[in-house]
Amino acid sequence: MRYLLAGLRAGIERALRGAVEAARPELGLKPDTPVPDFTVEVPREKNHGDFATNLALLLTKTVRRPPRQIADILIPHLNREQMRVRDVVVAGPGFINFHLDPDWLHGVLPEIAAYGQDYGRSSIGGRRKVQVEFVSANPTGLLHMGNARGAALGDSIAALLSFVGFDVSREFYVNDAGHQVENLALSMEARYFQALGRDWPVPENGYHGQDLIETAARFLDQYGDRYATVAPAERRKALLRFALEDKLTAMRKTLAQFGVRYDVWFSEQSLHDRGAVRETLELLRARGHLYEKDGAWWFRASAFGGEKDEVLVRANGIPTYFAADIAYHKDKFDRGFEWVINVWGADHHGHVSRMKAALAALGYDPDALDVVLMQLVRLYRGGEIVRMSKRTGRYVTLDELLEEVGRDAARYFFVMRSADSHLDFDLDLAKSRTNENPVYYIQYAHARICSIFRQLAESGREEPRADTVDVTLLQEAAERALIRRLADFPDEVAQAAFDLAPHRIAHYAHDVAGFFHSFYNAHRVLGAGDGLEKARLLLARCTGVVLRNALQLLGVAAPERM
RNA sequence: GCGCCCGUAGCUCAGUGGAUAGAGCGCUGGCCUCCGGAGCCAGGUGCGCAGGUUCGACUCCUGCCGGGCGCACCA
Repeated sequence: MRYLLAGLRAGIERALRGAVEAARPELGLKPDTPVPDFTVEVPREKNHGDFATNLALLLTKTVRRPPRQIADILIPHLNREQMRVRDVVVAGPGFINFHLDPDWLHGVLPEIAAYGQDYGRSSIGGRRKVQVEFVSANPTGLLHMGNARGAALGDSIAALLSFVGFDVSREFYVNDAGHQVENLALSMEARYFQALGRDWPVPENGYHGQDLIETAARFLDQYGDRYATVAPAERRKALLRFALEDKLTAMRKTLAQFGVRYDVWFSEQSLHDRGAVRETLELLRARGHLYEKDGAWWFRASAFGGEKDEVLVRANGIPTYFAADIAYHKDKFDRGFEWVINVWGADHHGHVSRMKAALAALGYDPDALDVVLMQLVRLYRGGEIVRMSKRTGRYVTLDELLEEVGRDAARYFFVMRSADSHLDFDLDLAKSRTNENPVYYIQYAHARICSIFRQLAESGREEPRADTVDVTLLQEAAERALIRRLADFPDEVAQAAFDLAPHRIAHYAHDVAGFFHSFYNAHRVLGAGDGLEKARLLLARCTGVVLRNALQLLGVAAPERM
């Protein structure tokens, strides 16, 4: 499918290529000289037309003439049939500006109405398999703000990629192996004995969160004191098994409330169990990328762009987390994913180059892995930073956040900034039901639109079918501005998807809501007069569709009333 | 010390190498006998500093300054 705006741009691109070919002799361009990689973009300044190209500017290098002269040569060679433009002018340093026939906007609303909830969807992704791995929090506590931001970002990125035609899988990597689960077992053991009235402190480097006390209490409910007297190894194993299940269940539930569902929960332990870690190590060794030093096995990451070499097998024979992670990423590609995306906290950025190095060493394309690094979240309440400490177990959990501000505000706030920008999350703002709150501003626009149609129905009238509407009646500046912005949606989606940047959609939705509010405030819909009323109803309907589709990508509801 | 990210309006932030850098909040003043005032309209100050590449730099490169985060046989 190709949307109106994209079609117009493509036509101009084609006409420009044709013009260069036709003008080669005049320009003195040899037949084998390639056409430069020009852009056809929407100028910021309205006076500069609907599209502008830098083609003439780029041709100066090979043609060696002033750009405006080149533009003057090209323009007569443009095939007007291909472009549907009314006017083409040279401007500024040598831009070629295209002014479309303003009637092109008439096609936008019928198009949106026809696609409905699929408006903005495309097949650019070509069903290629993409995996988005996000959150992957340690199952040793509750989800915190960093996890929450990762969840919102990862889920929206996945939604965007799916919307543009990728075959997307959402995955959660469960770190159920290694040191930390041993710590979890020991911490659980302490809480278990404490619940039984014994003085048994949680280890210094254990998990001190309140939630483990509750987990231990549930364990006690189920098994009583029978594990108090068995061998420590057996006790810890049972406690660990229970705790992992308990934590994962809680995370699953919290994430579901946050609107996030996974296709795959992938166990790290399973990689060890089925020998995948060992196999990966063998493969690296066979390829000559490992060496032994001080009794440990090292990966020559520095030979593949890593910052330094890394230990994969400790002197005690136990593989490191990194070794398992290499096996995990190898497994991802072996499962057929062509594009693998990880959402990580910025504190893991050092991990990126060595992970890519490992992939290269194994013969995979490191560029097929993209890591979205997200910066920290700072919570503000009453203008003050909310201090948190994971070590002491005092931190605001995602459950508490959902309780306090609700899902919509939380989802929106986490994606409204670009991932690599620190996020100041103002709890008071997120809770406020005022115009200060951007998510309400957008939702309000949607609710308003729904209200119009409720009133229409109450007056016993039907919503007009798109093909019975005379859209040419929409000539007001506010109407045209809104329609123009609605036409951008497919492009915005594609851009946001390929940039892995859901914040673009957040801004876009806010923008659309703004255009709608302006329109609504300046003009009546109901009672505007027969033909005009129908046209404005269609405009309102289409705005609602775009807002809903955009919010859907962000995991934010589009309420019919508020 | 080395590496990565960030320095844009009073605050929080947008801005695929393009023409006159935007939005929200805050502040001031206006706007419905009418579809939801959780709305609309108007008002102004800014790309950390210095070089370089380019026809053109907030954007790319180098060096400083300032902030965050990494640099374990932790994960």
